Amino acid sequence: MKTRAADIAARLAGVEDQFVELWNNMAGLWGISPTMARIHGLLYITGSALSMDDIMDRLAISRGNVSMNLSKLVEWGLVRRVHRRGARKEYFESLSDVWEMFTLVANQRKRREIDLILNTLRRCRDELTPETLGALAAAEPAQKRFQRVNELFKLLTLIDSLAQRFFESHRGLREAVELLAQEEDR
Amino acid sequence: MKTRAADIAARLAGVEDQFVELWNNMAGLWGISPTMARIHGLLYITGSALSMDDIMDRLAISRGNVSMNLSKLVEWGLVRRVHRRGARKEYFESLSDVWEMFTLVANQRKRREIDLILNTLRRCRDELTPETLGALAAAEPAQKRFQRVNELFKLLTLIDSLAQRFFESHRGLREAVELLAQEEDR
DNA sequence: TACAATTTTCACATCTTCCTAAAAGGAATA
DNA sequence: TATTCCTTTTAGGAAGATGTGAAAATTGTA
Repeated sequence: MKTRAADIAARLAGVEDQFVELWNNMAGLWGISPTMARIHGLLYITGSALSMDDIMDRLAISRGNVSMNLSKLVEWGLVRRVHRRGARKEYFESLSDVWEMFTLVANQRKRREIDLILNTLRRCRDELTPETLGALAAAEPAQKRFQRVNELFKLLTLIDSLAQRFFESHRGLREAVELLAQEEDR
Repeated sequence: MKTRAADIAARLAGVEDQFVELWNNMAGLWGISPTMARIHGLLYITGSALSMDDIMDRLAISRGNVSMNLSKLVEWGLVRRVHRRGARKEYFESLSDVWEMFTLVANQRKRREIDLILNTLRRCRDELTPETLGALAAAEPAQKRFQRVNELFKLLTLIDSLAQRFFESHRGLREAVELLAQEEDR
């Protein structure tokens, strides 16, 4: 009986490792560093509040590294600090709602990346208008460039405004997905 | 008059540089290398077919590097080779439709990343079922892990099937965006 | 076929990013 | 306030990703 319990524990650990490895590979997709992803993966899959030491041991990562990445995770809102009464150590716990996690990550990327892009595009576009460029804005090369920048700008603006609406909260995401899924059925 | 024309050319070059720099920064978002992105940026914004030498000169990148990255761009379908009659050199030209570009990139990422993820998740899930784990699968730790993996699996499966539908062609993307935009108006 | 023009490949160099270990900093207890 | 426990910061180093240049391969031309 004892061996069976130990066996189970080992198997669970195995699954957890696979999962952490998976998160590790997804890091690029989420736009976060692999270690940050692994830590979050561990917290998500175990579903419990872990201390820095727990994480260090489990993932073989140095203290400093764990500390830095946990701060970022907290900053992003994917993980929150948990204080246990009677204990000095801090513990950390992942969000459990996958929709919410998804929304948070999407929003971070939007703010950090999309908004910058839109500003630059706007600037590029303005430098190609007749006001800035004078009569020669009508010449073919300037026209073509203006069009291309503008196309992109329109697409990203559209996507951005949708994101604003649907990533505001994780309910928004749910709605959007359901809407599209419905459409698919038709 | 001559100076004005030169001035215009310089300004256009300036805008192009900004744009290339922007693309460079977007590389992470697209999941491609910065140089690959810059090359594509240049091809997109100029809207003309350029030779390897043109690109080398303009972006100050070595021949080998340009060659490798152009191959990838062609492989991805973002750029196509153009043969000019009477010239031995190959020229390269970017897709011009932003929707199509977007769709291509999204599909690449999906195939290269999402599909792998789904497989791993499926495997993890199967290792947590009563069939594999025996009676102890009912115990709290196994249950919790199963649930978490399963939540994720469901979400990603849903997103994946939508992607399949809507990223099949760039028309699909248009439809989806229009659908969501409509909804927004209500 | 030989030659010239062009592209691709690849070993090596460079750069960036990430990680570690150790020291400094901060908070709870006595 | 001193001590202990824990976390954060940081300087430097390792690992991985990217870029280079020149040789090899390929393609077109005479």
